[in-house]
Amino acid sequence: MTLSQNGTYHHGDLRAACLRAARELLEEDGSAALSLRAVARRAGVSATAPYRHYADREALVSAVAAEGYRELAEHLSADRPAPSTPDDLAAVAVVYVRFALEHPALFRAMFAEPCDPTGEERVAATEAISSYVRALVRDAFPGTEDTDALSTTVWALVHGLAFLHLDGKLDASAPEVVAQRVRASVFALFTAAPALRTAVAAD
Amino acid sequence: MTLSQNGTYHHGDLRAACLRAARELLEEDGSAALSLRAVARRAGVSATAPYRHYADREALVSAVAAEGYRELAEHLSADRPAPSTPDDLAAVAVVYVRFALEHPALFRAMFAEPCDPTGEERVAATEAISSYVRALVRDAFPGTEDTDALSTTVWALVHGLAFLHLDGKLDASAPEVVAQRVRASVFALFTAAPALRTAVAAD
DNA sequence: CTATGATGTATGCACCGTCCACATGGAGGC
DNA sequence: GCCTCCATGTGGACGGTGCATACATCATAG
Repeated sequence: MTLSQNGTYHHGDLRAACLRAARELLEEDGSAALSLRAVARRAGVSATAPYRHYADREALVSAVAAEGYRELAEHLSADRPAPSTPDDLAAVAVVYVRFALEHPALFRAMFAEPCDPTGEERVAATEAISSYVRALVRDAFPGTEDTDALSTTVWALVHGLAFLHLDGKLDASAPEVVAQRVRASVFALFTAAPALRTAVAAD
Repeated sequence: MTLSQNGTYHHGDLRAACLRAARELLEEDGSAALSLRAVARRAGVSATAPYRHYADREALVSAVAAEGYRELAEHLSADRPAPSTPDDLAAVAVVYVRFALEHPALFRAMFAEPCDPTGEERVAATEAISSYVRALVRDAFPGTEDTDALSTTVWALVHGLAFLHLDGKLDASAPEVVAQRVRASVFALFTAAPALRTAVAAD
């Protein structure tokens, strides 16, 4: 009967300790290192103790992902509290991609897992990001008729940039190069082939 | 000494058999089901036999991913052999996203794995897609000065749309709804907030 | 016809997720 | 103040996994 870290049989706040340990393992050695047993070891607790707080491994990963969503949302809004210009939009996009590159395993856990939509904690956190983007787009594009569609476009663009960098499809060795590319891509939303506008408008 | 599937000690073409089995497992039960042992079982061979052809699990997954890249490239170019208009671009985008939704686990294996850039098979396959997009953008946007930057933007947008649908961030229950949203997003590249163009141009 | 190297087998180890029976001890009713 | 209940943690077991190692088979080159 090994005693828990703090010398008592009961840990005190194992739920939070697991979350923290999981997060650390993820950041240190990637998602492969994120095992329930490793989490338990790091929390100084028996292998099966975490099951009192998380139904299974996926539940724990999901909790970590939800935390990641919250942090991402914070980063975004912290950088530009009241974004309303195209430059703000580009800056927020840069923050989004940088977050992905600075927390690759966490970002993958947030998006690249099979992840059923039943995790209400995750759904709420996602909604926060989604609505932030929508508000940003509304302010930056006052004349747009379909804000939702454009928000989707913007989110997808930035999200895609994040993943392509993360997967090495785009060079991500120098942060400033990445930032510049992200800004250029966002601005390309407005400068792309003026000739085409008429072709589309005629549709 | 169990005999291999075809009754002989040596399998004949275990390399290809492993690839096929891996692909099947991936499509049937997702990436969690893709274990080397399961692959070996399906190929009717001992658990360690695949190691003669693949250094480790990751090497096998990487081979499957490379196959996925080739198939995706085929799908794209098969749908529009000589794409050159905005409509072609939108159609290709729809094919890209549909491929992701019809082969979710494969698509994830292609992009969502840690994946070092050292797999030359993968690099080549990626390059094929990348250059296809570049050519498409060049033809569809004859007046563009920086084709590479715009290609990046287009790929990122479409790729992001694929992932957001895959992760349930965008409703993907009805294929036609998805297709419509993808088309709208691509077209949004040209119709977004004309007023902003001047603001950016002044930069 | 034989030796050799490519291919497949058998075995074992460490680790994993998860189920189960059981131990502990803090909090609330008597 | 004591005692009981139950949330929380322990320990052991089972079947699965990736992978290293030693050995078996057999097609083919000399």
